[in-house]
Amino acid sequence: MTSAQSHDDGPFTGRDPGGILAPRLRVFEAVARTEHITRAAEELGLPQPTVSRALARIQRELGLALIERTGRGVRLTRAGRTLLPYVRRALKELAAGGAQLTDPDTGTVTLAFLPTLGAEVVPSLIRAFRADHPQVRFSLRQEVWGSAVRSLREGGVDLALTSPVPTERGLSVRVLHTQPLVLVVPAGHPLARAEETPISAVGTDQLIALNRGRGIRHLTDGLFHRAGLEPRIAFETDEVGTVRGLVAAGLGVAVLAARPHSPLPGTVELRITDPGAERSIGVVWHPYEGEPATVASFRAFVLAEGERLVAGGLA
Amino acid sequence: MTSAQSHDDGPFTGRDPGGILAPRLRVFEAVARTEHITRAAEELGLPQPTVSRALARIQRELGLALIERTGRGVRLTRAGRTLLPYVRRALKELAAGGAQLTDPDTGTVTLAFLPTLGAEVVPSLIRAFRADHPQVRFSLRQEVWGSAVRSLREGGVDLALTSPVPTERGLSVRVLHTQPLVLVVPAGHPLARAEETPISAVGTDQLIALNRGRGIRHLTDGLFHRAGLEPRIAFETDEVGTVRGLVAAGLGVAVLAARPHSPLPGTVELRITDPGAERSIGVVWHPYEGEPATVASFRAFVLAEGERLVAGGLA
DNA sequence: CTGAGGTCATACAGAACAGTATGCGTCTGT
DNA sequence: ACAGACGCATACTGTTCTGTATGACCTCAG
Repeated sequence: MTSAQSHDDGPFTGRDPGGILAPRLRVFEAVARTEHITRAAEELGLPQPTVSRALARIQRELGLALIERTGRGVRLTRAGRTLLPYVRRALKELAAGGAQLTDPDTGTVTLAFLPTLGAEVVPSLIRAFRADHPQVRFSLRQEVWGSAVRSLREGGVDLALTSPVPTERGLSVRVLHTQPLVLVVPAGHPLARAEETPISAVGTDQLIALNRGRGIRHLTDGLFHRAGLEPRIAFETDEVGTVRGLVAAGLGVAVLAARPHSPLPGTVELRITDPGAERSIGVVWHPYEGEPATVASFRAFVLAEGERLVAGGLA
Repeated sequence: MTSAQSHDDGPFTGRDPGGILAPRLRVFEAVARTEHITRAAEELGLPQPTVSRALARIQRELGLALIERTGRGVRLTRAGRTLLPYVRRALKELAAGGAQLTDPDTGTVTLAFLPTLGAEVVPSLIRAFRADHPQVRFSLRQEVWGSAVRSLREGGVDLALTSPVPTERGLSVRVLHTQPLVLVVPAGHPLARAEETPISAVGTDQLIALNRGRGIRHLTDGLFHRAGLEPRIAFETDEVGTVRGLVAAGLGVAVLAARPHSPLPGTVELRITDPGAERSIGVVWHPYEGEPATVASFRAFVLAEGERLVAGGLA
């Protein structure tokens, strides 16, 4: 690995991170390795006096002699020899950290996604992406709507597949798929023969809802609010399966996205006719200057392929 | 651990090595940890604008945004959050390296010593020293005279217990013990009844010698040379025990240091009367500015206690 | 032993950086 | 809603550092 690099400053991100984050370490390492100030300077792309002085400064500040002159060359002192492996390991860490950020093939992508998407959509996305980028690692976090948005804002995740797509300013979004919201009623319910219904038809039925923080709950609350209704919530739970079970048991009705393939036996799903009674699933990210290459690469892939995969996975 | 430190420059060695070797890393770490530029600056003992600009510079050079403004504070971006653990590990390495050099209790001392001293003297020295400094680690190298001196010059070892003490300029020495050289002859040898002898008495006897590079061989060669004689070397070996065995077997005579306690059965030892027929065992080191505290501490101990221990161990 | 070549350190001019003061945007309490 | 406080960024001046040229010292060959 020749690390000779000229010191141009373009806005490209591929430069040596150790040299930027810790220039003194790199100087010391080069001198220690070559035991030759002039050669080290050439390798670093710096004039020889700069290296000479930089080293003198380090030693003065540390109060330790790391190299010493020997004839017409230099040699590491014992102290320098002792320090060298630590410096090497430190530079190695920085190089690894830099690779995470700049190398589109070795980074890690942290992805938050809806519980619903964990079974099929996310595995398909990742499998397809890794076919081209096998070194990229993923940190996957199944998170509900509220916490996914918070994680995005706080920098906890790179990308979120969530629903509904948040409207906060500062977050970029792209809708990949839209599902109609349905009213889930037990088989014997008065509305069970209809195909669609306004939310107002719920009347005095008890509502079985997901806990706050879930996207569907957020949408449900908005739906009732816009209709001027106050939902009468009998149960709150975290599991969509539980909700359907409670509805089947005749304990109330629920607002959900249509169940893939068909409704749970013992339940009927009616499309809700109110405007905006839909659930948009989208990808959300927090845009900023100079984002890791890996993240940009994966996001581009999601934007290109996600629509198809999400629609297929939720069919 | 409060790391607030003023930026005085004294010649003392106890300063934070991470901050000296990699100031940018420390700035980034402090800002990342506090997510607050002003507080990070206070902690680092720097003015706030300095930290602000240093960070801006790092980001510009990396081409990556590591922090971003959020309201009236700052927050790490994903890239910053990704980089942080690497930077932390790098700083940890540097701190460990610095501790090796500046903390008299955690360093490592590399000690070269004569094979003769490995059985008793070196273990006693180290046991006694570690009673007061239990954290200090030792790297022990059994080396003969020639290579010990070379290691010292090249920075391979901190300290050498060797013999004879070298006279090279650039190396500091202190004699700890002096043993007379003896001529070892087989029991039936014409000289076996004498107590002492000049080296010239060897006459035409074959000599059994240690290999070149051994201190005793160096002394033996010198002894013959000063007497104007050419040694007639029949065997060369690396083991003092082998030399004595060959002498006992009547295959020649040898110049050695007196055997502890008593001569090997079947051999007789006669003190050599030539001037300078002695072997000085001493401690040797390569002095330089700003040596690791641990090394200085151990050497001081050796200088204080070594004379007694070496004399005792070779009695 | 002397001269030529090689290597690191120092001198001086110019660029980059640090320190002080201040501006601009944001949050909080009344 | 508005005043005050808070917090990061920028402007200006003095110091430090970088880069070019040169000096001092060592090594090696003849």
